[in-house]
Amino acid sequence: VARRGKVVTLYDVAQLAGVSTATVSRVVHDQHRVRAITKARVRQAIAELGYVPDAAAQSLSLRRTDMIGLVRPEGHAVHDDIENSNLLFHDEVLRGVEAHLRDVQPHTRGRDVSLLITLAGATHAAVSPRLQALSGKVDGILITQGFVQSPLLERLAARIPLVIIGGAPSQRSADVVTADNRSGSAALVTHLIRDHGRCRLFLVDGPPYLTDASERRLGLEHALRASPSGRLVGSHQGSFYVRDGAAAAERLLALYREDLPDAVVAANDQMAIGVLRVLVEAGVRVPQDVAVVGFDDVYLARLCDPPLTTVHHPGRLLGQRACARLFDRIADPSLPHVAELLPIELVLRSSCGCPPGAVLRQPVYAPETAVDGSPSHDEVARTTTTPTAPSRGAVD
Amino acid sequence: VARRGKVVTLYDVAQLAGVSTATVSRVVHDQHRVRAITKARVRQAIAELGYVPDAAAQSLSLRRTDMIGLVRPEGHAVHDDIENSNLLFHDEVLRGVEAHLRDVQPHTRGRDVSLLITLAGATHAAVSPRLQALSGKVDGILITQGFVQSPLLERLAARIPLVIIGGAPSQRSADVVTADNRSGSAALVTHLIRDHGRCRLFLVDGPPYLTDASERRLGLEHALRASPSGRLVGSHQGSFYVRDGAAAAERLLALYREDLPDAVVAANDQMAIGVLRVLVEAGVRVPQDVAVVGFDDVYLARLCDPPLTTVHHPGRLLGQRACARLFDRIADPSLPHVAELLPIELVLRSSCGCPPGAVLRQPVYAPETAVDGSPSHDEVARTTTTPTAPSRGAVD
DNA sequence: CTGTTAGCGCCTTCAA
DNA sequence: TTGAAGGCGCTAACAG
Repeated sequence: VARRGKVVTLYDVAQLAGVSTATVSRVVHDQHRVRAITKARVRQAIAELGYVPDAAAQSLSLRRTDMIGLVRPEGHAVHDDIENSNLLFHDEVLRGVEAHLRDVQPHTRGRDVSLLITLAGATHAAVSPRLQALSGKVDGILITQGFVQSPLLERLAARIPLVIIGGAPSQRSADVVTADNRSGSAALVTHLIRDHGRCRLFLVDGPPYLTDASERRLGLEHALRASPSGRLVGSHQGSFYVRDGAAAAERLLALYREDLPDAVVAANDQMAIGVLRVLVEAGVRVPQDVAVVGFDDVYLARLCDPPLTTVHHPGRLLGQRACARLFDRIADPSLPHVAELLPIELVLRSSCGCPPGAVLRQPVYAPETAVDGSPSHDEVARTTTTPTAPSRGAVD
Repeated sequence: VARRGKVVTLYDVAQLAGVSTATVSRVVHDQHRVRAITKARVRQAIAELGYVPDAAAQSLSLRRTDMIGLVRPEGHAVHDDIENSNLLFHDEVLRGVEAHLRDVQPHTRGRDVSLLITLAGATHAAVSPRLQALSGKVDGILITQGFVQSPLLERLAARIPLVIIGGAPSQRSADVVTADNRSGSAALVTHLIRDHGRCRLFLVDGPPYLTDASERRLGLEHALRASPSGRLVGSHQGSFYVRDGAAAAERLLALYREDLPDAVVAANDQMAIGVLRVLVEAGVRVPQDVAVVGFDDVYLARLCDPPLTTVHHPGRLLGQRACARLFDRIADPSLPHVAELLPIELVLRSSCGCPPGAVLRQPVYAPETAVDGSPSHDEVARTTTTPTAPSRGAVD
C-alpha cells in the first residue's frame, strides 16, 4: 500500500478562486455567510480542479469520522452447511444497518455516515488489537455477541460508543439490542405442550457460550415450569450446525427407539433440519410420530419437508435498531446503558403438528409473555419497539 | 453526531514515559532504533494510558488510509422476490472481498486494511457526490457494474484506484474483473442444442443496461450462429425478477400454446424459476415438453422441481480477485488497465433434460470457448485465473 | 462578508 | 539512540 500522490487541496482552490481557504471551506460546507458571487467563483474553481476534501484532515480537525464500525466474524468458508449457519444472520444484520443508514441519509445534509467493516480474527489474541485499532477509526462500534469476550467489550464500551447486538439483556456495561429469545422459546414450547399435547420433549441445545442459545434454553425451562405436564426427557449439546442436529437425532433414535419423545426442540433451524433429515431417513414420521421445531426462521425453513415451525429471529431489525441506538449514544455519550428487547414472532408451519399449508405468524410481545424468576432478566428495561415503517415492511 | 471527547495522545504517552513523541511513534511502529529499556518504558506507558493511535491523524500524515471502499446498491427491501434477486450476489461479492482481506491480513504486519461500505443512492444525482466523497476517504474503490453510469466511473478511475466488478470486459479506462458470461451462456446454449437437440429457443432477456445481461445474450447468439440447427423463436425482456420470468412464461403460453419452443433460456435463475412455476402450473412438463435453464446458480436453483440447470456465477471469487487487483493497483497506480475474465462453470441438473439426480459441474475455460467476432471482446486480455487455494474451496 | 491563524494527532527528516 | 520541529489538509474562532 503506497502513498497517494499529490492531490488538490483547499489551498489550490483558494488560490485559483482568489480567496482564502476559510472561504472555500465555507462554500464547501454550504454556509450562508458568503456572497453569492464569491460562492460561484469558488464553486467554479472546485469544479475546475476536481477538488475533493480529504476525509482524514476533516476528521482530524472535526474530531469526528462520520464512520461507524461493524465487526463481522471471519467466514470459515464452510460451504456444506446450509450456507454457513450464522453467516446469513450477519448478512441480515448488515442489511438492517444499511437500511438504517439509508433512511437516515436524507437528514444528514451531506454528512453521510459510512460503515467500516472489520473482521474479527479467529483467536482472542488477534481480535483484541484489531478492535483497539477500530476504536481509533470510527465514531462508534456495532458488534454481534458471541465471538468476542465480554471483558474486552466492556473495556471498549468505556472508551467509545458501542452497541452489542444479540447479547444478554442483562449486560449493563454497554447498550444491547437483542431479540427476545427467551420469550420466543417459551412461547414455542408452550405451543407444543398446550396446543398439541406434546409433553415429552428432547432438546438439541446450542453452544453454552452463546447467549442466544442459553436464553432459548431458559425459555424452554420456563415454559416447562409453567406447564406441569411437560418435561424434558433428554438433550444433546450442539454447535448450531446441521450435523449437530443429525448427531442428536441419531442419539435420540439409539436411546429412545421404542419410546420416542413427543417433540424435538432445536436451538436453531440448522440443527432442526439435521434432526428432520435423520428422522425421516429412519422412517420416523414428522410430525405424526415426533414433532420438530427450530429457531431463527432461516430461508430454508419454509422449504423443508415438512415445513419447519420456528421462531422468527429478526436479524435485519436488530441491525436497524442497534444502528439507531448507536447514533443516539454518539450524539449523547452520557446516556445510561439500556437493553432493548425486540419482540419475536412464532412461525407456525407444519412440523409441529399444525395443519399443513396454513402458516400462522404469531407475534410474541415481550411484555405479555415476560419470563420472570431470573434476576438478571428482571433488571432490563423491556423496550417495546416501534419500528419505523420501512423497517417493519422489510422484515415481514 | 457530536465530537469525540479528549482522548489520549502520543504526547500524553511521551510525557508519562519521559521521552519524545518521536520515540513513542517508533515504539508503536516497532522500529528497531530504540533501546530495549526505553521501549519497555514506553510500552508500559501506552498500556497504562490505554493509548490508541488516531487513525485520522495517521492518515493525514502518511497520506494513506488503509481502507478500501466497496459500493453496494441500496436494498429495495423487496422481500417477495426470492431474497431479493441480486442482493444475494452482492453478499457473495462482499464475502469474497472479506476472504481476500482475511487471507492478506497475516502479511500486513498490523497494517490491516479495512472495508468501507458506501451505499450508492438510487438516483444518479445522489450517487455521484457520494462516490466523490468516498474517493476522499479510501485508498481504492471496488464497485459492481450496473448501477452507476460509466462516465462517472471513468472520471473516478482517473483519480483513484478503482476496480469494476462484473462490467464489460471491453471497458478500458479502469480495471475490470468479471465472469465470462458470454462463454458460459454460449456453452449452455450449445449444450441444449447439441446434447439435447433442443433447437427452438425462447429467450427471457435481462435489462439492456446491465452488461451481464447483454453478454449473456451475445453468448446465446454466438452459439446459435455456431449451430445452424438452433434458432430463436421469440424473446421477452425482463428485469431479473421472478415475476418477469412468470410474465414471460405466460406470454409464451399465449403465443405458442400448441407449438411450444424446445427450451426457454433465461438470463438469470430468478427468471428461470418464474418460468418454471408458470409452466408447471399450466401443466407443461419440464424438461419433457420444454427445457428451462437459468444463469447464476443461486442457492434455490438446486431446490427447484426439477432442479435447475444453470451456469455458476462466481460472486465470491469475483470479490476476491477484484480485491487482489485493487491492491496491486494501489501498490502501483501506473499499471495498465486490464480486464480479468473468470472462468465459469456449467451446472447441469435436470431441467435441461439431463438425467435427474446426477449433477454435472463442467468448467468452461474462457480460452477454450472463446467467442470471437466481437471486436470489443477480442481486445481484452483473457486472464486464466489461478485462484488461491482457499478461495477455490470457498466457491465450490 | 472575508482573511488570519492556531491547532487537530501523528510521522519523519535532520541534528545532536 | 533520541529529540526538535515542520508539515499533512482542514476547520473554527477571532479579527477586520
